[in-house]
Amino acid sequence: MLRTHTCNELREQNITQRVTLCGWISAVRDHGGVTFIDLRDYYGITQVVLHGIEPPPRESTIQVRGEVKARDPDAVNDKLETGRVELHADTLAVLGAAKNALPFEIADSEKVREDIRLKYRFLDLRNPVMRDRITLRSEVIAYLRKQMEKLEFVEIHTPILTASSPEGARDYIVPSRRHSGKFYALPQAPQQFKQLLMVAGFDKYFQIAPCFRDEDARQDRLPGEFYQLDLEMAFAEQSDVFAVAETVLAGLFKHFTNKPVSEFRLIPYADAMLSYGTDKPDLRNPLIIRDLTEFFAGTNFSAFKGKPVRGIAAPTAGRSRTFFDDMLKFATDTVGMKGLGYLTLSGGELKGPIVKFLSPDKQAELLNLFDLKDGETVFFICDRLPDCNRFAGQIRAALGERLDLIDRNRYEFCFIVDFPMFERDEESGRWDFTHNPFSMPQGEPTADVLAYQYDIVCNGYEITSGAVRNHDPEIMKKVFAVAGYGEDDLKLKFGALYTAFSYGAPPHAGMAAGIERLIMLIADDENIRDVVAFPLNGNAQDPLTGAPSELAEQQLREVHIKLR
RNA sequence: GGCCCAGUAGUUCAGUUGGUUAGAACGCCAGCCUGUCACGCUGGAGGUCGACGGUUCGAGCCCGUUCUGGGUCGCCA
Repeated sequence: MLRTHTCNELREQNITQRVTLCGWISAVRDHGGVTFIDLRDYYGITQVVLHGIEPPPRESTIQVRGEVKARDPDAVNDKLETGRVELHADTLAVLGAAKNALPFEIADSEKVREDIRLKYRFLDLRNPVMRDRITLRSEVIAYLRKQMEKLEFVEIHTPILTASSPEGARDYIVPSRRHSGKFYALPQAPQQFKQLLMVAGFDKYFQIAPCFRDEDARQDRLPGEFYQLDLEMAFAEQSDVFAVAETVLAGLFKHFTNKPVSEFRLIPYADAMLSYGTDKPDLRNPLIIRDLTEFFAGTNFSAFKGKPVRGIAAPTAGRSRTFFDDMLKFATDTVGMKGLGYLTLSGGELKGPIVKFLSPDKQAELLNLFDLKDGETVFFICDRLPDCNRFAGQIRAALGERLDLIDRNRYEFCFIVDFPMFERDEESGRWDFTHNPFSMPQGEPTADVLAYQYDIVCNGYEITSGAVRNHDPEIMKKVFAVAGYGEDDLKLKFGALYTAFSYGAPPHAGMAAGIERLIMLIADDENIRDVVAFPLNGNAQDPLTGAPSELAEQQLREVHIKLR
């Protein structure tokens, strides 16, 4: 037996016992005649006392044997759960020696450049903060699985080696050895398979599903691969999915955090784009964008007249000139706006460069429109659509941030509903699917029809995406026709689904929630890679294993690939 | 792929207007210390200032190219 206890197990009742501990040397305090070691394992830390024994370098693994003794009352360490006792070791065996210079300090690993952390991820993960995040991930997944099972969902694994899907993200592809010139693709999502399971008669499906997308990373988007809580329900409509989502997600956040969890508000996509300038609003930010297009249509201000205009009222009392200069710089440099106008109500009077373009009547109308208080400023955003909304959204977010209006101690959820089915591609002028071609349109398929398609947003992060699916081959044909595809295209691209739907498909609906984003929100962490044990870096490489790597000539020949 | 920011010791960073031998903290090495808990004290080692080229009497600092990292837009059904 290598150890009798873990490093977070010894308490006062173990005093006088002879025990054996194993662990990593976290810290060494050498006082000449006596040496203290913080011995760390997955569970915690125990202080080991050595007399006349020289310990190996820090972060070596050792085994120590000796007697558990009480600490003097004035030597108790309340920071440790084992802090009332210590192990007086008479033997020490080195199990795994460590080099005496580490690439970085374990306790400070979070501040180290991510490349170096990832190259030595096995050291990074020794940091208890990182260990706890990975453990939290395990607990979150276990919780989700338990809740889904409680709601009578059945977990079904779908293929990893599948066919390339023509829509959506870039696929990761796998060459076939048996079939020269042909390729598998890794799934971007189990989308088609879960719909086929509905046709097959399964009623409530779920899966903690790996998804693969060959797209560039973001602060909240993992490169390469990520996991989703994927679910689908037969004979269900939007409200049925929402009921499950709210039960499971609200329950999740309430179970793992102490922060208040909001109701799940319903916000139509069009309203979100106007009021928040984004389809993933952070509702902790109290600022609301207002449409001032009509207001300025009634003025002689030629810069704004006849163009889309948005306004945001924000409390700026006590802010210096620098604040406004910085906002203008942010608007022009970072956001890419042409300018940022603003008017401040001070001493009952509107002040600012553009005030001269507004008649007394219009000034009163503006005050009334915003119910403007003294010390508040209205910021004006004017550009062509859809940029105008996006810009206003970025200004709203920046104002919330810089004016410290965001309460970070709560979770604000909402459903964004009624996404448009199609959007016009600026360059080609063609109508294409906004989100995915499988969603059910809310009526006769025309270019401007809405879809039964929805996202769940929490604190500005899109955490789930879903839809009522289109299970009717006739409606599918019409939908694809709007995007310029014929029945042949439909059969070619989604043959399996199209065929399946002509053998008795149930109406069905579902969604998928990004596991890492959920954990990131629960852990209150801004870096999504922190909640993955071995993530790829921002350039989709693994500095630890060297992936992606070159192949031997023989391997390439077997899969019929010749490199240029 | 576009744009913005950064690259100085093992790590995190400072470095004034271009001017002598490039600094700090942590880590590392040596010595001292029997009650510390991120122990302390004394001393020491450690740098092609990402790379290449240019301007200059002189470059960590200015210019150009390039590489690497971060952010952002494109992209992400």
